[in-house]
Amino acid sequence: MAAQRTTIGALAKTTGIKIETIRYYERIGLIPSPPRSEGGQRIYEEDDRKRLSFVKRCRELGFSLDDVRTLLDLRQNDNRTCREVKEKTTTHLRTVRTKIADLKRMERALNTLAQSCEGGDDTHCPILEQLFA
Amino acid sequence: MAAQRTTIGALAKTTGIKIETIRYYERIGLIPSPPRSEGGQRIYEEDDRKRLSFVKRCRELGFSLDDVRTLLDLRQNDNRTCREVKEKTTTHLRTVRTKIADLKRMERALNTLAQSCEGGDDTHCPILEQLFA
DNA sequence: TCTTGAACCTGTAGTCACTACAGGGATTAA
DNA sequence: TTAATCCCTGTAGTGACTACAGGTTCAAGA
Ligand SMILES: [Zn+2]
Ligand SMILES: [Zn+2]
Ligand SMILES: [Zn+2]
Ligand SMILES: [Zn+2]
Repeated sequence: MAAQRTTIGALAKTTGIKIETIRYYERIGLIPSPPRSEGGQRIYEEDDRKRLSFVKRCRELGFSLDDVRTLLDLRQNDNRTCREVKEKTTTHLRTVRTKIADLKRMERALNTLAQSCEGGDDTHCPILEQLFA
Repeated sequence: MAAQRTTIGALAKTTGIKIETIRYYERIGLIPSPPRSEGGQRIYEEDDRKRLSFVKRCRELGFSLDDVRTLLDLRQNDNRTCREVKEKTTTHLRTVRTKIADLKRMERALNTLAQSCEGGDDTHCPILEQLFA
């Protein structure tokens, strides 16, 4: 009996990335096309799992797929500098902070609106009134 | 000389919503199709401007267009209750707070990563190392 | 009145990061 | 052998716009 082949389903299970998403990543060139079985099914290696996990971690940090592509390139490139990686990280950090600030502004406004309203059976609502001002 | 007609361009200017977006809102039925000039150009009324401003305020608070549609319906409906409006608002507030929490988690992780890296000319980077772990 | 140029029109396609089919083929365990 | 489960490709849908291309209308100046 031959050693178990790593199919796309197995890879999906161990990385937590859905099958469709893995195929999507392949289609856009984020991960390489793996070799196929005689029947045409994808067969993966340990390296693929590592690469995909890297992508997942980046995505969990909110990096765009374009960012991830760059980070993968930097990882591959032995001539890269620490500076480039750090720059990418801090740039993204700024983006995240901007988003937080935007959402906090929304939160404050929504909170004020919600508190202005009793929420009863009344047909007059100060929330709508303020939004329609 | 006749009174100035409110064209889509004028409406865009006073509401701060782009022409393409106004047409898009019309296409998806968020705002009504206005009457046209003989040549086929859209002519708006003050009510349209108010409705569009309402939409804009809702969008600035992060409501989805589907939420906005519901809010517009509630605004129109004289039988609505305060409760329905408040519920929509607090539900959305929860969504916003969840997003903030997610982004804060990212922010913390990114900050830790960034601080682990000196950012020099080195070709070894702890950021990549941790992401690739 | 004519002409110019800005503003407007429709329809389509692109963006991002997936997700969800439909309609088939491959693999594996009983 | 057969059934169940996996896998394949290709296409289209999501949300909320945005960007054209290729044409028409309008208003103001000469
Ligand atoms: Zn570094
Ligand atoms: Zn980024
Ligand atoms: Zn209310
Ligand atoms: Zn909402």
